Amino acid sequence: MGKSMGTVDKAFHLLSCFTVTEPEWGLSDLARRAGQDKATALRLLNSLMAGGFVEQDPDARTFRIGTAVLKLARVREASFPFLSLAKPPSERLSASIGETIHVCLPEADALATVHIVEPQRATRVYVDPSQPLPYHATASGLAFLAFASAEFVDHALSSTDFRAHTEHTITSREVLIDALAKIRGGAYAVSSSSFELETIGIASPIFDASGHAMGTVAAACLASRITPELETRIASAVTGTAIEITRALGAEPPARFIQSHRELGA
Amino acid sequence: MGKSMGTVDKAFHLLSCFTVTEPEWGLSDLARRAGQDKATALRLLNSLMAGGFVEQDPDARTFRIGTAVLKLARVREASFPFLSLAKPPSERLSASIGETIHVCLPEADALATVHIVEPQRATRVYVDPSQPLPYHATASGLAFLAFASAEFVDHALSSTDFRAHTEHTITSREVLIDALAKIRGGAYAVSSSSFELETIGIASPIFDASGHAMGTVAAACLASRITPELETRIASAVTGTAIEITRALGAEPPARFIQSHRELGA
DNA sequence: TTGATCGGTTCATTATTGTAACCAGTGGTT
DNA sequence: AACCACTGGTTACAATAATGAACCGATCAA
Repeated sequence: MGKSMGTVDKAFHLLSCFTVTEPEWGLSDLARRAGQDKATALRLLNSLMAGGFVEQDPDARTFRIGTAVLKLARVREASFPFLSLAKPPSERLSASIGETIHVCLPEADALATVHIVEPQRATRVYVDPSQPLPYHATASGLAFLAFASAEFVDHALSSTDFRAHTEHTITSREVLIDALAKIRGGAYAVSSSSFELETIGIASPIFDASGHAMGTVAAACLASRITPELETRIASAVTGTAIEITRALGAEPPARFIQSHRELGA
Repeated sequence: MGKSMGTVDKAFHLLSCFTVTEPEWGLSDLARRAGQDKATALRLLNSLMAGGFVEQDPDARTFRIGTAVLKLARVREASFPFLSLAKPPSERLSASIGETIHVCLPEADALATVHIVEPQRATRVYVDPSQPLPYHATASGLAFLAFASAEFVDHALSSTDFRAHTEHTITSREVLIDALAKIRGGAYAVSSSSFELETIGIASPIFDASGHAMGTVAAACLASRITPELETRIASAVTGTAIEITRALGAEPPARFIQSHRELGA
């Protein structure tokens, strides 16, 4: 990590090493991965264990995320319930534009879909709730990265594989960074058949109180239906819903974001 | 806090101040509550905010739990899914003894019911999933405290109100501490109409990898049905299920606990 | 005006931390 | 057996980062 960081930050850096794909670490492995000394890592882990944020397997001596996070997550959900706040606006959005809406939260190297609303309509896109959405290949991923913290983007970019899910997928870091800059100038991301053929995603970030993306709301549309005018109409509705959810969470989107949303409606 | 603690521990102490009943704190209030200097608390909060563990309301300048805990909780649930691991044993338990089973996790000053299984039986106890179970008045609460960490017990005892929910509720700290010691000598707690009249709770702790209680599993029985022999049979089944869930979570109950369970079966 | 809050900053003092070397144990090779 | 390359964990001391009383500017009440 080069620069000096506070010890608390280091502890969180350790925590961030535990992911869905690598939930358990031995001491040496973890210290190497986090770029920390074994002694340092162990001291931090002992504090984390005392707080219940990590546990140690009694036999294998491996470390894993502890139960304290469950408690805190319940406190957070009890006071600022993300899902129950995000659902009503998503349903209104789906009813208003007649397309499938999905809400996502970030995992280590992909987005996880946590809510889906399907419209009352014969033809509609099916979103698989169990499939992780890669950052480089989906509208949600692009919208999230465009408004995520610089550190998060660095980490996501360095751990993404740029796999081509279709012939339209962005497969190079440079192209992706350009795309993110463009998205940042507006308020939403579009992906035309870059993940599934015949589908167009239109996504916008939900912000936390620090002004960074903490999730996304997106419409998954049949490509055959989309015209430039319709895209703008949907984008306006999606960004409006993103603003609505962000405010319901007690946060406020950046002023530039609001401005871009207004220009869509005009 | 008197003695010196590591800075990471202080950061977690701050986090633990955020509860369901008090989810938002101003800087000065929080520093006072945590027994820390304002400057210290602010620096810790800044680190916590950088990690996403707390957020600050842009207007009110109050702090609250951030979204990072949701991410970690999802990692934990993806690798060691508590509910999906606890459900099957609970269902078997309910079927085997024919009583309502409920599984609880700790909140700040009460237990939260996170799963309920009702038996196929005309007469059974109804457990309200939204009602917090006070530590001093329920079998689950007693079982949890008896096997919780000393710090947790201290905190819980100092913040409990010892309210008498019925005429059988334990209402003094001394009696409670005695009861906990007795429970610790065995493997389960019984509460006879100490929370709801006509119901008897029989509860046992689920352990985390550090050997402390991280949750409970309990049977809520109609008092009129219970005999000493039946109580022992149910207690044996409940403690067995607690051991089963603990092991499914990748942890191991203390040897004394296992021994006490065996003696029940004999 | 005074005084008592609040959120946030400063800086000399002090305690924690990083570093590297060292244990003791384990499993595989020769 | 002897050796090697690991592992998890510990220790000493120099280097560094945390600490907290005092301080600032705002705000609010009397």
